Amino acid sequence: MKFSESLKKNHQFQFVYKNGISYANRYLIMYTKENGTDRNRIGISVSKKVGNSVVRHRVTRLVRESYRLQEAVFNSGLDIVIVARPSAASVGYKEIESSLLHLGKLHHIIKVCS
RNA sequence: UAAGUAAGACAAAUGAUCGCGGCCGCGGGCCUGUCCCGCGGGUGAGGAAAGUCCGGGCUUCACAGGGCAGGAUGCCGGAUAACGUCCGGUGGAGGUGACUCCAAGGCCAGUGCAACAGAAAGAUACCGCCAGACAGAGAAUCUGGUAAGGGUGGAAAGGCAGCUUAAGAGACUACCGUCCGUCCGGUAACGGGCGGAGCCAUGUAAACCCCAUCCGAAGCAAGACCAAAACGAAAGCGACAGGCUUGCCCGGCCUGCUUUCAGGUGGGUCGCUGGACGCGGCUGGCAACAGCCGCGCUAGAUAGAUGAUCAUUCACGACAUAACCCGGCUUAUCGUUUUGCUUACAAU
Repeated sequence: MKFSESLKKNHQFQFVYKNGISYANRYLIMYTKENGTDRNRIGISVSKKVGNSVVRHRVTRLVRESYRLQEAVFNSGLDIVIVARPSAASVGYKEIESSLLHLGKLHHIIKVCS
Protein backbone atom coordinates (compact mmCIF):
# COMPACT_ATOMS: atom_id res chain seq x y z
CA MET A 1 0.00 0.00 0.00
CA LYS A 2 1.31 3.36 -0.99
CA PHE A 3 0.77 5.44 2.10
CA SER A 4 0.57 2.85 4.82
CA GLU A 5 2.37 0.13 6.72
CA SER A 6 1.03 -2.58 8.95
CA LEU A 7 1.10 -2.93 12.70
CA LYS A 8 2.97 -6.09 13.57
CA LYS A 9 3.76 -6.45 17.24
CA ASN A 10 1.39 -7.19 20.05
CA HIS A 11 2.65 -4.22 22.12
CA GLN A 12 1.76 -1.88 19.24
CA PHE A 13 -1.80 -3.20 19.28
CA GLN A 14 -1.99 -2.88 23.04
CA PHE A 15 -0.77 0.74 22.88
CA VAL A 16 -3.56 1.66 20.46
CA TYR A 17 -6.19 -0.18 22.51
CA LYS A 18 -5.22 1.64 25.70
CA ASN A 19 -4.56 5.12 24.37
CA GLY A 20 -6.72 5.39 21.28
CA ILE A 21 -10.35 6.31 20.80
CA SER A 22 -12.85 3.87 19.42
CA TYR A 23 -16.10 3.73 17.52
CA ALA A 24 -18.07 0.67 16.48
CA ASN A 25 -20.88 -0.30 14.18
CA ARG A 26 -22.57 -3.54 13.25
CA TYR A 27 -19.63 -5.27 11.57
CA LEU A 28 -16.43 -3.54 12.72
CA ILE A 29 -14.76 -1.74 15.60
CA MET A 30 -12.14 0.94 14.82
CA TYR A 31 -9.48 2.28 17.19
CA THR A 32 -7.32 5.25 16.17
CA LYS A 33 -4.28 6.97 17.69
CA GLU A 34 -1.93 9.56 16.24
CA ASN A 35 1.53 8.11 15.78
CA GLY A 36 3.60 11.22 15.04
CA THR A 37 4.63 10.28 11.51
CA ASP A 38 3.26 11.20 8.12
CA ARG A 39 2.17 7.64 7.32
CA ASN A 40 -0.70 5.52 8.47
CA ARG A 41 -0.19 2.17 10.14
CA ILE A 42 -3.09 -0.28 10.01
CA GLY A 43 -3.70 -3.44 12.00
CA ILE A 44 -6.52 -5.91 11.45
CA SER A 45 -7.65 -8.27 14.17
CA VAL A 46 -10.07 -11.14 13.64
CA SER A 47 -10.67 -13.41 16.61
CA LYS A 48 -11.60 -17.06 16.64
CA LYS A 49 -15.16 -16.12 17.55
CA VAL A 50 -15.69 -14.96 13.98
CA GLY A 51 -15.17 -18.37 12.43
CA ASN A 52 -12.67 -20.92 11.28
CA SER A 53 -9.45 -20.22 9.48
CA VAL A 54 -11.01 -19.81 6.06
CA VAL A 55 -13.59 -17.32 7.31
CA ARG A 56 -11.04 -15.30 9.26
CA HIS A 57 -8.73 -15.02 6.29
CA ARG A 58 -11.58 -13.91 4.07
CA VAL A 59 -12.69 -11.18 6.49
CA THR A 60 -9.11 -9.97 6.83
CA ARG A 61 -8.75 -9.72 3.06
CA LEU A 62 -12.01 -7.87 2.64
CA VAL A 63 -11.04 -5.28 5.27
CA ARG A 64 -7.57 -4.85 3.79
CA GLU A 65 -8.93 -4.53 0.27
CA SER A 66 -11.50 -1.96 1.39
CA TYR A 67 -8.83 0.11 3.08
CA ARG A 68 -6.50 -0.21 0.07
CA LEU A 69 -9.07 1.06 -2.38
CA GLN A 70 -10.18 3.91 -0.10
CA GLU A 71 -6.72 4.74 1.22
CA ALA A 72 -6.55 8.19 -0.38
CA VAL A 73 -9.52 9.56 1.55
CA PHE A 74 -8.08 8.88 5.00
CA ASN A 75 -5.97 11.37 6.92
CA SER A 76 -2.35 10.52 7.47
CA GLY A 77 -0.31 10.04 10.63
CA LEU A 78 -2.60 7.59 12.38
CA ASP A 79 -2.37 4.13 13.86
CA ILE A 80 -5.63 2.37 13.02
CA VAL A 81 -6.75 -0.98 14.44
CA ILE A 82 -9.82 -2.58 12.94
CA VAL A 83 -11.46 -5.45 14.82
CA ALA A 84 -13.99 -7.61 13.03
CA ARG A 85 -17.15 -8.63 14.86
CA PRO A 86 -18.77 -12.07 14.36
CA SER A 87 -21.53 -10.67 12.14
CA ALA A 88 -18.89 -9.65 9.57
CA ALA A 89 -18.38 -13.30 8.67
CA SER A 90 -21.50 -13.53 6.54
CA VAL A 91 -21.38 -10.30 4.52
CA GLY A 92 -19.68 -9.30 1.28
CA TYR A 93 -17.26 -6.65 0.15
CA LYS A 94 -19.78 -3.83 -0.27
CA GLU A 95 -21.01 -3.99 3.30
CA ILE A 96 -17.47 -4.05 4.69
CA GLU A 97 -16.43 -1.06 2.59
CA SER A 98 -19.44 1.08 3.58
CA SER A 99 -18.97 0.07 7.18
CA LEU A 100 -15.33 1.15 7.07
CA LEU A 101 -16.20 4.54 5.57
CA HIS A 102 -18.94 5.02 8.15
CA LEU A 103 -16.45 4.52 10.97
CA GLY A 104 -14.03 6.89 9.27
CA LYS A 105 -16.68 9.61 9.34
CA LEU A 106 -17.37 9.01 13.01
CA HIS A 107 -13.67 9.47 13.72
CA HIS A 108 -13.50 12.60 11.53
CA ILE A 109 -10.46 11.24 9.74
CA ILE A 110 -11.95 11.37 6.27
CA LYS A 111 -10.53 14.13 4.14
CA VAL A 112 -13.18 16.66 3.18
CA CYS A 113 -13.52 16.64 -0.54
CA SER A 114 -13.35 20.07 -1.99
C1' U B 1 -32.60 -50.50 -18.13
C1' A B 2 -33.05 -50.45 -12.73
C1' A B 3 -31.06 -51.49 -7.97
C1' G B 4 -26.61 -52.61 -5.63
C1' U B 5 -21.30 -53.45 -4.76
C1' A B 6 -15.89 -52.49 -5.16
C1' A B 7 -11.84 -49.47 -6.86
C1' G B 8 -10.51 -44.79 -8.74
C1' A B 9 -10.59 -39.41 -11.18
C1' C B 10 -12.24 -34.18 -10.58
C1' A B 11 -13.21 -30.29 -6.64
C1' A B 12 -16.85 -24.48 -11.37
C1' A B 13 -14.69 -22.49 -16.03
C1' U B 14 -13.00 -18.25 -19.26
C1' G B 15 -11.54 -13.09 -20.13
C1' A B 16 -10.36 -7.86 -18.50
C1' U B 17 -8.68 -4.18 -14.67
C1' C B 18 -6.61 -3.25 -9.71
C1' G B 19 -3.80 -5.69 -5.59
C1' C B 20 -0.39 -9.38 -2.59
C1' G B 21 4.21 -13.34 -1.28
C1' G B 22 8.70 -15.87 -3.27
C1' C B 23 11.99 -16.37 -7.77
C1' C B 24 14.55 -14.61 -12.37
C1' G B 25 15.99 -10.58 -15.67
C1' C B 26 16.55 -5.31 -16.89
C1' G B 27 16.85 -0.13 -15.45
C1' G B 28 17.44 3.75 -11.76
C1' G B 29 18.78 5.72 -6.74
C1' C B 30 21.96 6.53 -2.76
C1' C B 31 23.75 5.85 2.97
C1' U B 32 27.31 0.53 -2.12
C1' G B 33 23.66 -3.01 1.10
C1' U B 34 23.29 -9.48 -1.59
C1' C B 35 19.37 -2.16 0.51
C1' C B 36 15.30 0.79 -1.75
C1' C B 37 12.21 2.07 -6.10
C1' G B 38 10.21 0.99 -11.02
C1' C B 39 9.25 -2.28 -15.28
C1' G B 40 8.85 -7.16 -17.49
C1' G B 41 8.55 -12.55 -17.19
C1' G B 42 7.22 -16.73 -14.63
C1' U B 43 5.21 -19.00 -10.20
C1' G B 44 1.98 -19.35 -5.78
C1' A B 45 -2.56 -24.31 -0.73
C1' G B 46 -5.92 -29.47 -0.12
C1' G B 47 -8.36 -34.20 -0.92
C1' A B 48 -8.76 -33.92 3.21
C1' A B 49 -3.88 -28.58 3.84
C1' A B 50 -8.39 -30.30 9.28
C1' G B 51 -8.23 -33.55 13.99
C1' U B 52 -3.07 -34.16 16.01
C1' C B 53 -4.52 -40.44 16.85
C1' C B 54 -0.09 -43.69 15.36
C1' G B 55 4.83 -44.49 12.71
C1' G B 56 9.55 -42.71 10.52
C1' G B 57 13.34 -39.08 8.84
C1' C B 58 15.94 -34.80 10.91
C1' U B 59 17.91 -31.98 15.42
C1' U B 60 19.59 -31.45 20.55
C1' C B 61 20.30 -33.92 25.15
C1' A B 62 21.17 -38.66 27.72
C1' C B 63 23.42 -43.53 27.26
C1' A B 64 28.90 -49.90 29.91
C1' G B 65 25.50 -53.94 30.68
C1' G B 66 21.09 -55.98 32.99
C1' G B 67 16.43 -55.69 35.63
C1' C B 68 11.86 -53.35 37.66
C1' A B 69 8.00 -49.92 36.76
C1' G B 70 5.04 -47.66 32.77
C1' G B 71 2.94 -47.64 27.77
C1' A B 72 1.53 -49.95 23.13
C1' U B 73 0.29 -54.17 20.16
C1' G B 74 -2.24 -59.20 20.15
C1' C B 75 -5.02 -65.49 14.46
C1' C B 76 -0.93 -66.65 10.41
C1' G B 77 2.46 -65.24 6.45
C1' G B 78 4.37 -61.19 3.73
C1' A B 79 5.33 -55.70 2.33
C1' U B 80 7.94 -51.44 4.39
C1' A B 81 12.47 -46.70 6.81
C1' A B 82 8.58 -47.82 10.30
C1' C B 83 3.57 -48.49 11.99
C1' G B 84 -1.89 -49.45 15.62
C1' U B 85 -0.92 -49.07 8.15
C1' C B 86 -1.27 -52.08 3.67
C1' C B 87 -1.55 -56.95 0.91
C1' G B 88 -2.62 -62.23 0.75
C1' G B 89 -4.61 -66.20 3.64
C1' U B 90 -7.21 -68.90 8.13
C1' G B 91 -11.42 -68.86 11.49
C1' G B 92 -16.08 -66.47 12.76
C1' A B 93 -20.52 -63.08 11.58
C1' G B 94 -23.91 -60.75 7.80
C1' G B 95 -25.90 -60.71 2.68
C1' U B 96 -29.84 -64.34 -2.85
C1' G B 97 -25.17 -62.42 -4.72
C1' A B 98 -21.03 -59.13 -6.10
C1' C B 99 -19.00 -58.23 -1.44
C1' U B 100 -18.54 -56.37 3.55
C1' C B 101 -17.36 -56.53 8.85
C1' C B 102 -14.19 -58.64 13.45
C1' A B 103 -9.36 -55.82 20.00
C1' A B 104 -9.79 -62.96 16.56
C1' G B 105 -3.87 -64.94 22.64
C1' G B 106 -4.92 -67.03 27.80
C1' C B 107 -10.75 -67.60 32.93
C1' C B 108 -7.70 -76.17 34.56
C1' A B 109 -1.74 -69.46 37.43
C1' G B 110 -4.24 -66.44 41.01
C1' U B 111 -7.91 -62.59 42.49
C1' G B 112 -12.52 -60.08 41.57
C1' C B 113 -17.63 -59.23 39.65
C1' A B 114 -22.42 -61.43 37.96
C1' A B 115 -28.17 -56.59 39.55
C1' C B 116 -33.26 -58.34 39.08
C1' A B 117 -35.92 -62.73 38.34
C1' G B 118 -35.86 -67.80 39.75
C1' A B 119 -36.74 -73.57 44.04
C1' A B 120 -31.67 -73.54 42.66
C1' A B 121 -26.18 -69.48 39.53
C1' G B 122 -19.56 -73.99 41.29
C1' A B 123 -25.12 -75.57 43.11
C1' U B 124 -30.43 -76.99 43.21
C1' A B 125 -36.41 -80.60 43.92
C1' C B 126 -41.01 -74.99 43.60
C1' C B 127 -44.73 -77.33 40.33
C1' G B 128 -44.58 -81.98 37.97
C1' C B 129 -43.35 -87.59 37.29
C1' C B 130 -42.42 -92.36 39.97
C1' A B 131 -41.90 -95.77 44.20
C1' G B 132 -42.70 -96.73 49.34
C1' A B 133 -45.20 -95.79 54.34
C1' C B 134 -50.49 -97.76 52.27
C1' A B 135 -54.52 -100.64 53.10
C1' G B 136 -59.58 -102.14 47.27
C1' A B 137 -59.05 -97.25 44.94
C1' G B 138 -58.42 -91.95 45.34
C1' A B 139 -57.04 -87.50 48.10
C1' A B 140 -53.84 -85.45 51.85
C1' U B 141 -49.18 -86.02 54.63
C1' C B 142 -44.19 -88.00 55.23
C1' U B 143 -39.67 -90.50 53.21
C1' G B 144 -36.87 -91.50 48.96
C1' G B 145 -35.73 -91.52 43.55
C1' U B 146 -35.76 -88.38 39.17
C1' A B 147 -33.54 -82.94 35.46
C1' A B 148 -38.17 -85.82 30.44
C1' G B 149 -41.86 -81.45 30.94
C1' G B 150 -43.39 -76.21 33.27
C1' G B 151 -41.84 -71.44 34.85
C1' U B 152 -37.24 -67.50 35.66
C1' G B 153 -32.95 -65.89 33.30
C1' G B 154 -27.85 -63.64 28.98
C1' A B 155 -26.63 -68.54 30.93
C1' A B 156 -30.09 -74.29 34.24
C1' A B 157 -24.50 -78.34 32.88
C1' G B 158 -23.44 -81.23 25.41
C1' G B 159 -27.79 -81.46 21.06
C1' C B 160 -31.28 -84.77 18.85
C1' A B 161 -33.30 -89.66 18.17
C1' G B 162 -33.52 -94.46 20.19
C1' C B 163 -32.86 -98.29 23.93
C1' U B 164 -33.50 -99.14 28.98
C1' U B 165 -36.45 -97.93 33.28
C1' A B 166 -41.03 -97.73 38.66
C1' A B 167 -40.13 -92.80 36.62
C1' G B 168 -35.79 -91.11 34.60
C1' A B 169 -30.76 -90.03 33.52
C1' G B 170 -24.33 -90.49 28.38
C1' A B 171 -26.27 -95.52 32.47
C1' C B 172 -26.04 -97.54 27.08
C1' U B 173 -26.20 -96.86 21.21
C1' A B 174 -26.06 -94.10 16.17
C1' C B 175 -25.23 -89.15 14.09
C1' C B 176 -23.50 -84.13 15.12
C1' G B 177 -20.48 -81.17 18.58
C1' U B 178 -16.29 -81.17 22.35
C1' C B 179 -11.61 -82.99 24.22
C1' C B 180 -7.23 -86.34 23.68
C1' G B 181 -3.90 -89.22 20.53
C1' U B 182 -2.10 -90.17 15.72
C1' C B 183 -1.50 -89.78 10.27
C1' C B 184 -1.82 -86.68 5.85
C1' G B 185 -1.85 -81.59 3.40
C1' G B 186 -0.04 -76.56 4.33
C1' U B 187 5.96 -71.98 5.64
C1' A B 188 1.99 -71.05 9.25
C1' A B 189 -2.88 -69.81 11.21
C1' C B 190 -5.58 -74.08 10.15
C1' G B 191 -8.08 -78.03 7.35
C1' G B 192 -9.11 -83.32 6.48
C1' G B 193 -8.93 -88.74 7.80
C1' C B 194 -8.62 -92.63 11.58
C1' G B 195 -8.85 -94.22 16.66
C1' G B 196 -10.15 -93.27 21.69
C1' A B 197 -12.71 -90.68 26.01
C1' G B 198 -19.32 -90.72 27.58
C1' C B 199 -17.94 -85.41 28.22
C1' C B 200 -16.59 -83.29 36.50
C1' A B 201 -18.99 -78.35 34.63
C1' U B 202 -21.14 -71.02 33.90
C1' G B 203 -20.04 -66.09 31.87
C1' U B 204 -16.75 -61.91 32.02
C1' A B 205 -9.71 -60.49 30.25
C1' A B 206 -13.07 -53.23 26.19
C1' A B 207 -12.12 -56.55 35.16
C1' C B 208 -7.23 -56.74 37.69
C1' C B 209 -3.97 -60.00 35.71
C1' C B 210 -0.77 -63.86 32.89
C1' C B 211 2.00 -64.79 28.31
C1' A B 212 4.60 -63.06 23.75
C1' U B 213 6.70 -58.90 20.95
C1' C B 214 8.15 -53.68 20.70
C1' C B 215 9.35 -48.83 23.04
C1' G B 216 15.54 -43.51 25.93
C1' A B 217 13.46 -38.12 26.22
C1' A B 218 11.91 -33.71 23.95
C1' G B 219 10.48 -31.35 19.61
C1' C B 220 11.67 -26.61 13.79
C1' A B 221 9.23 -21.77 19.32
C1' A B 222 14.10 -28.46 17.49
C1' G B 223 18.72 -26.61 16.54
C1' A B 224 23.23 -23.95 14.12
C1' C B 225 25.53 -19.27 13.04
C1' C B 226 26.17 -13.61 12.94
C1' A B 227 25.57 -10.09 16.34
C1' A B 228 23.57 -3.47 18.65
C1' A B 229 22.72 -3.41 24.17
C1' A B 230 23.36 -4.62 29.40
C1' C B 231 26.71 -7.14 32.82
C1' G B 232 31.98 -8.91 32.89
C1' A B 233 37.59 -10.39 32.17
C1' A B 234 42.57 -9.30 30.39
C1' A B 235 46.17 -6.15 28.17
C1' G B 236 47.58 -1.36 26.78
C1' C B 237 47.31 4.37 26.79
C1' G B 238 48.53 10.19 28.60
C1' A B 239 56.04 11.31 31.44
C1' C B 240 49.85 11.36 34.34
C1' A B 241 43.00 13.92 33.80
C1' G B 242 39.60 13.41 38.39
C1' G B 243 38.47 11.06 43.17
C1' C B 244 39.71 7.80 47.59
C1' U B 245 43.63 5.79 50.73
C1' U B 246 47.64 10.28 54.27
C1' G B 247 49.91 16.26 56.06
C1' C B 248 53.44 15.03 51.45
C1' C B 249 55.85 11.26 48.03
C1' C B 250 55.88 6.14 46.28
C1' G B 251 52.43 2.33 45.87
C1' G B 252 47.29 0.56 45.55
C1' C B 253 41.93 1.05 44.20
C1' C B 254 37.75 3.34 41.33
C1' U B 255 36.27 6.34 37.11
C1' G B 256 38.18 7.56 31.53
C1' C B 257 39.87 5.95 26.28
C1' U B 258 41.54 1.91 22.88
C1' U B 259 42.12 -3.25 21.60
C1' U B 260 41.12 -8.37 22.41
C1' C B 261 38.24 -12.15 24.71
C1' A B 262 33.76 -13.70 26.93
C1' G B 263 28.51 -12.90 26.72
C1' G B 264 24.00 -13.65 23.65
C1' U B 265 18.91 -9.54 24.74
C1' G B 266 16.40 -6.48 20.38
C1' G B 267 17.35 -8.00 15.47
C1' G B 268 19.15 -10.93 11.31
C1' U B 269 20.85 -15.41 8.39
C1' C B 270 20.46 -20.61 7.91
C1' G B 271 17.47 -24.93 9.00
C1' C B 272 13.43 -24.41 4.38
C1' U B 273 12.32 -27.69 0.72
C1' G B 274 15.44 -32.30 -4.79
C1' G B 275 12.30 -35.84 -1.91
C1' A B 276 11.58 -43.31 1.28
C1' C B 277 9.45 -37.02 -4.98
C1' G B 278 5.93 -37.12 -9.36
C1' C B 279 4.57 -39.13 -14.37
C1' G B 280 5.28 -43.00 -18.18
C1' G B 281 7.29 -47.77 -19.60
C1' C B 282 9.59 -52.67 -18.75
C1' U B 283 10.81 -56.81 -15.35
C1' G B 284 9.72 -59.92 -10.74
C1' G B 285 5.51 -60.93 -7.46
C1' C B 286 -1.71 -63.42 -6.78
C1' A B 287 -1.03 -58.63 -4.32
C1' A B 288 0.90 -54.84 -1.01
C1' C B 289 5.55 -53.66 -3.08
C1' A B 290 10.53 -53.84 -5.16
C1' G B 291 14.26 -53.12 -9.14
C1' C B 292 15.76 -50.76 -13.80
C1' C B 293 15.19 -47.01 -17.80
C1' G B 294 13.37 -42.24 -19.64
C1' C B 295 11.23 -37.45 -18.67
C1' G B 296 9.92 -33.50 -15.12
C1' C B 297 11.02 -29.78 -10.88
C1' U B 298 5.81 -28.44 -8.66
C1' A B 299 4.52 -22.69 -2.44
C1' G B 300 8.27 -21.62 1.21
C1' A B 301 5.43 -17.06 4.14
C1' U B 302 7.23 -15.26 9.55
C1' A B 303 1.69 -11.63 12.17
C1' G B 304 1.97 -14.71 8.08
C1' A B 305 0.89 -14.02 0.76
C1' U B 306 -4.71 -16.54 -3.47
C1' G B 307 -8.55 -11.12 -2.76
C1' A B 308 -11.89 -7.19 -5.05
C1' U B 309 -14.77 -5.33 -9.26
C1' C B 310 -16.96 -6.23 -14.13
C1' A B 311 -18.70 -9.60 -18.12
C1' U B 312 -20.23 -14.56 -20.04
C1' U B 313 -21.66 -19.81 -19.27
C1' C B 314 -23.46 -23.87 -16.22
C1' A B 315 -24.62 -28.62 -12.65
C1' C B 316 -25.27 -22.12 -9.18
C1' G B 317 -20.26 -23.96 -6.29
C1' A B 318 -19.77 -28.39 -0.22
C1' C B 319 -16.05 -29.21 3.56
C1' A B 320 -12.04 -26.52 4.51
C1' U B 321 -6.20 -22.38 4.33
C1' A B 322 0.59 -25.06 4.02
C1' A B 323 3.97 -23.21 8.62
C1' C B 324 10.32 -28.79 9.00
C1' C B 325 9.22 -33.05 5.78
C1' C B 326 7.19 -37.83 4.62
C1' G B 327 3.87 -42.86 5.33
C1' G B 328 -0.92 -43.96 7.40
C1' C B 329 -5.52 -43.58 10.29
C1' U B 330 -9.96 -40.87 11.66
C1' U B 331 -13.51 -37.18 10.83
C1' A B 332 -16.15 -33.20 7.41
C1' U B 333 -17.89 -32.73 2.32
C1' C B 334 -22.36 -29.54 -2.84
C1' G B 335 -21.94 -32.47 -6.61
C1' U B 336 -19.88 -34.53 -11.46
C1' U B 337 -17.68 -38.80 -13.64
C1' U B 338 -14.89 -43.70 -15.25
C1' U B 339 -14.21 -48.97 -14.93
C1' G B 340 -15.02 -54.06 -13.12
C1' C B 341 -18.58 -57.24 -10.91
C1' U B 342 -23.60 -58.96 -8.81
C1' U B 343 -29.00 -59.41 -8.79
C1' A B 344 -33.74 -58.60 -11.32
C1' C B 345 -36.38 -57.64 -15.86
C1' A B 346 -36.54 -57.32 -21.32
C1' A B 347 -34.60 -58.65 -26.21
C1' U B 348 -31.49 -61.88 -29.31
